[in-house]
Amino acid sequence: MSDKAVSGSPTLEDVARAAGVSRATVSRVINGIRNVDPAIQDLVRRAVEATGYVPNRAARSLVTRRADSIALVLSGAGDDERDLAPDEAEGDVFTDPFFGRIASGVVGFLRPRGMHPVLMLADSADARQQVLTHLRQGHTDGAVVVSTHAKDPLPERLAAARVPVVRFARPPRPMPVSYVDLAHQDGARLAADHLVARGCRHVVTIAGPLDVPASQDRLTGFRDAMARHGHPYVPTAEGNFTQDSGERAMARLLAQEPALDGVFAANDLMAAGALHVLREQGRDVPGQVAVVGFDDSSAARASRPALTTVRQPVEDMAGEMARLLLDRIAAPEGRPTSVIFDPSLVVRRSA
Amino acid sequence: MSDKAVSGSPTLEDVARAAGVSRATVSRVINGIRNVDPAIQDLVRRAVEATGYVPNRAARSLVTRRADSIALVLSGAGDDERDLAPDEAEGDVFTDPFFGRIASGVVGFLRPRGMHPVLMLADSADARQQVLTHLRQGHTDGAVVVSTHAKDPLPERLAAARVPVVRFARPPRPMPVSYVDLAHQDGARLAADHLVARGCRHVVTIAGPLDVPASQDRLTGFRDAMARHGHPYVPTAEGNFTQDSGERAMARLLAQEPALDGVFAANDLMAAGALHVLREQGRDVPGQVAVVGFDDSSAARASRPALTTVRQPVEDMAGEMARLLLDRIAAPEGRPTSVIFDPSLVVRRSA
DNA sequence: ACAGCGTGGGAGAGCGCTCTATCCCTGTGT
DNA sequence: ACACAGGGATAGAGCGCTCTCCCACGCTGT
Repeated sequence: MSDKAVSGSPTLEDVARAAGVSRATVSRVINGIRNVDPAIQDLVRRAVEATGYVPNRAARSLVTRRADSIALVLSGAGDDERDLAPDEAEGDVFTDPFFGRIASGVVGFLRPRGMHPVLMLADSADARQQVLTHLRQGHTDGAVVVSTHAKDPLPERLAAARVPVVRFARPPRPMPVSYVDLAHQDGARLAADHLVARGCRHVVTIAGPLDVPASQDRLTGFRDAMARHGHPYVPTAEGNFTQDSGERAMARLLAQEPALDGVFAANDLMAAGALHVLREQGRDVPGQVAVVGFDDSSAARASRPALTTVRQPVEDMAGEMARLLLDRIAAPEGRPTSVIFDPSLVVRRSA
Repeated sequence: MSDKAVSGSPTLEDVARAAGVSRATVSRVINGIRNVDPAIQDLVRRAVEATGYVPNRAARSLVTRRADSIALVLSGAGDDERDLAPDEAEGDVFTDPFFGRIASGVVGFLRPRGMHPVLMLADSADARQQVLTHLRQGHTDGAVVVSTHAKDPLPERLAAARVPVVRFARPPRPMPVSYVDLAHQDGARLAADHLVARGCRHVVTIAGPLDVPASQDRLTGFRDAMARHGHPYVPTAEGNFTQDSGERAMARLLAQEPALDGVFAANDLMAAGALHVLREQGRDVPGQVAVVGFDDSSAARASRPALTTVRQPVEDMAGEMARLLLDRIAAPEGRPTSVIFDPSLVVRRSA
């Protein structure tokens, strides 16, 4: 304990001195590489213990040129760039149950590997520029990007800056970037099959915003499946994935098709809104009307009756994003990859 | 453009050469300090532009001994350390709407300052150790900690390791650490006053887990206020902040006090559960029973009828946490501070 | 005219780590 | 006995940046 301890924590040098070996040897032991005499390994480990040594990340990053951490970027048009009611502003992105599941999946994958994501929000031109700068500064080695809106320029810019990127969901325009996605059309088909099997004859659907590829896929998948079942026309109303928009869409559809007995909503939030309107109108669910949602989010369990829904394994998908990103960082010149997950039907009370 | 561009991005040296000045001068311009001739500032800025220079964070951190980023730590007993149903496991922390609001507040404060939080989950002994190590490695300059469970050892350990910390909520045991909190008792009083003013005579309450200080405060605050209104006894059932537990508690209270006409739940999720049970039992809300929640989370707007609730300004509180932390990092030897926020009543349909 | 001073700029020493080149030392083959 | 191989350890050169001196220059005051 006669060390100088001038200021701050012990360095590699201190450990080396304590163990009576060189810096390089300590470094090797710590990084667990190359042949080091087991006896000396022990010696070093004891010295690390004794000095309370903790490696300095900045110093390591400086020479390895790796940050050993990645960014989780939530991107999309910002409040100022969309036409939103003021009360939908700000917290929106984070309040969406979707975000929690993404975060959970990413963290779940990263944590066993001793990594933690840096959380970035890119909801304005300024913010996007900032994210770009940050990434280029090497604070993180790459980014997992979730774009909430269709024509978000960030992923392309990042790719152009040669920052390793993995997207959630297929890009609206083809571009050389890795992504994970769901077989949305298959999911919609599961919903259609279930409704038809239950005997529904007048089925309607609440679609998501049609500039989002996933919404498109769910809608066409549903229509195609219904057509195969002999129902070529499906009354449709468009929402924007919020509960309110689901309520409005449901009201419109009820006016248009009073005899409806089945509803497929492109996400659970809109389905929950539909549930409320149906109850207010005195329609029993599932007695008179069957309702199927999409996502299997927390809203599906929370609503009454609990929602039958198409499960999207968001956590797994997010974990896979992280995995793909790490692969890409390890081998930056590989081809972009995509992984498509299969949806499944979760049957609860509503249908 | 006749630079070597050997590998990687341009360095300060490159910019200096391009501008015909020294490294030190470029550094001064970039960090905007000291008196540099405006003409030369321009020269340098042009050179930065031309070379596409981006500062290297690792190098900077190495010498400044600052990471210029902070951690957002979600801590608490993990799935393996509590007695939870398996289906409550894993995503739990992130799925809680609370988390989104915290993240939103922290990011909202940090972003204008060019910072981004590192997201860490500490839900097991291992994970806590990892978080500790990470923080000590200097990857972040401090941590904002949200402990979801009462006797979480992490904040104390961090403080012991001399890592700057700001907590969400008053610590269960007194300890020298900064925190932000809500005047829970005042909030509960708002709820009591409102219910009594509406004419409720048989009021019950669904409490949160009683080992959490906030739950205690809300319960005692509510009881005290009711006592002042001449209702010394308030039937109480304990839940654990989940919707399911709220349903179970409501069922118990209905059995115990069939004539009840007012319910105060310690959070919105449990209030939403209560709403479901009340409807199933044929009680009209707000006609026969008034229900007040707590938090003003997204669940309060989403439920039907929409919940009257005690608003907790979580985003503001989270932003304040970040502010306190940054202050503390700038002046590590200051005294711990605490900031208590005032709740407010948001009246909607349920009461 | 000269000391004194303030201001703008440069030189150079590190920050703590990794990694290549190098050396030493022991064991083997002839 | 000696060359040689090869594993095990070290020395030392940076990685890109900040920051403390220190110098040069022009202005003021006497």
